[in-house]
Amino acid sequence: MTERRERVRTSVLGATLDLLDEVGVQGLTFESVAARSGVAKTTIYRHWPTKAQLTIEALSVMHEPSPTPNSGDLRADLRACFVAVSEHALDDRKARIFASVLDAAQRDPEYARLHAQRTAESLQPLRTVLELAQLRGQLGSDLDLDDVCDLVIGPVITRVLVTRRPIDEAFLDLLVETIVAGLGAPARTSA
Amino acid sequence: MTERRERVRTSVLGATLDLLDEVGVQGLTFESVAARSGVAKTTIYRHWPTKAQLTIEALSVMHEPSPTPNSGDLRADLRACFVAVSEHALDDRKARIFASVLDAAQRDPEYARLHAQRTAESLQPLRTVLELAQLRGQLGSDLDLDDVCDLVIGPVITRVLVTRRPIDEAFLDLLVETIVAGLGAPARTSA
DNA sequence: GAGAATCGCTACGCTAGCGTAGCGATTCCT
DNA sequence: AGGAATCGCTACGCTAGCGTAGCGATTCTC
Repeated sequence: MTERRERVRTSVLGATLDLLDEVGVQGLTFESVAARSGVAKTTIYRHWPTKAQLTIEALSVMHEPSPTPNSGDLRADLRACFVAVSEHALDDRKARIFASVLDAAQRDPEYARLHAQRTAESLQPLRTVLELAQLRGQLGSDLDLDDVCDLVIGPVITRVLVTRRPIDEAFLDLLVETIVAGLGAPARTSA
Repeated sequence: MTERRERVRTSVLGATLDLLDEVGVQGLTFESVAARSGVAKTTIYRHWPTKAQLTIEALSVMHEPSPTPNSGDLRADLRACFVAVSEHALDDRKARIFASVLDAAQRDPEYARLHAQRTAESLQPLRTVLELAQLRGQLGSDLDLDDVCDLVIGPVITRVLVTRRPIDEAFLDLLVETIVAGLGAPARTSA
């Protein structure tokens, strides 16, 4: 069952994630991954010829899709999405890694693609929740869901990444109620 | 008038900003700054003994405070803040640099302080706009303005940094109207 | 204009990390 | 069991970047 291969893969990708957390994408080196994982540097090169390949595979291992809430209650579903993003997609460790990938994505197209893909995947549940709400008529059918998506997830991402303050109940309440009240009532006048 | 000193300072900090844009905080080296600026490496060391000092001073040069809009019209003032953030505080170049500082801030306390300070300064106009709106009664007096601040600027920051899609009129409309409608009407029920 | 400060330049020695070659040892597959 | 694949290890040569010393040349200051 090629246990050896699996052991190598697990050790190396695990060490890579640790180091991505500690030193970021730019600070990651083959030497440090070898030292941390206990796997010989040459072996690592054999499996992952470039740092980008190693990083990308490690990140794909880290990624675990979260379920899509569908209670029918928009408030509850939104709240579930926010909690999922802040607790699973962007916990402390992942937030640090995310920041580093975000930095790399600004300059390297390869990381930009990776980042775009992972972001889209993480936001898929929210996206679906919004689509269903739109079908139910709880959201204006004229709304651009991409825009809405940025609008509702922006505060959470910013909170985790930029402000680095805890996402507590008060903030979630404020966010959910503002979104629902602001988007639900089609009181758009001065547009 | 110590013209020489000024020339050194300008060249070095300018080159530093260029390189921060191109290669980020971690990729910045004294050697590259020396080569780009035309100033001898030894001279750079004499002025800025550590990379952090050099980076911080360069960033402080880049920072220019934006005016605080105060037309009395909350919609217009918010809109002005968003445009200011997206066009001045976070144009393409500054967004790349910001991403890099954000990454560095996740691990190095020195950069974390710098980042917190710069962020607070950039958001000061918005903060003031919100405070005035609260005094005028256009915003609930029970609202935590820090939370509100994250709520309203989050979408803009995310759009610039994460989604990297243009902030067009449609998005600004959506954002402003949602905020005003959601925060203005105190229809908070299920909290 | 003279002394003091600053700058440019070369030349160091040192380390981290790169990416590869070679080869014995281990493990896999059947 | 035995050939094939994989892994660990050492040892390379090479480059980029570090941070400093020394000293002539330029520039500032008074």
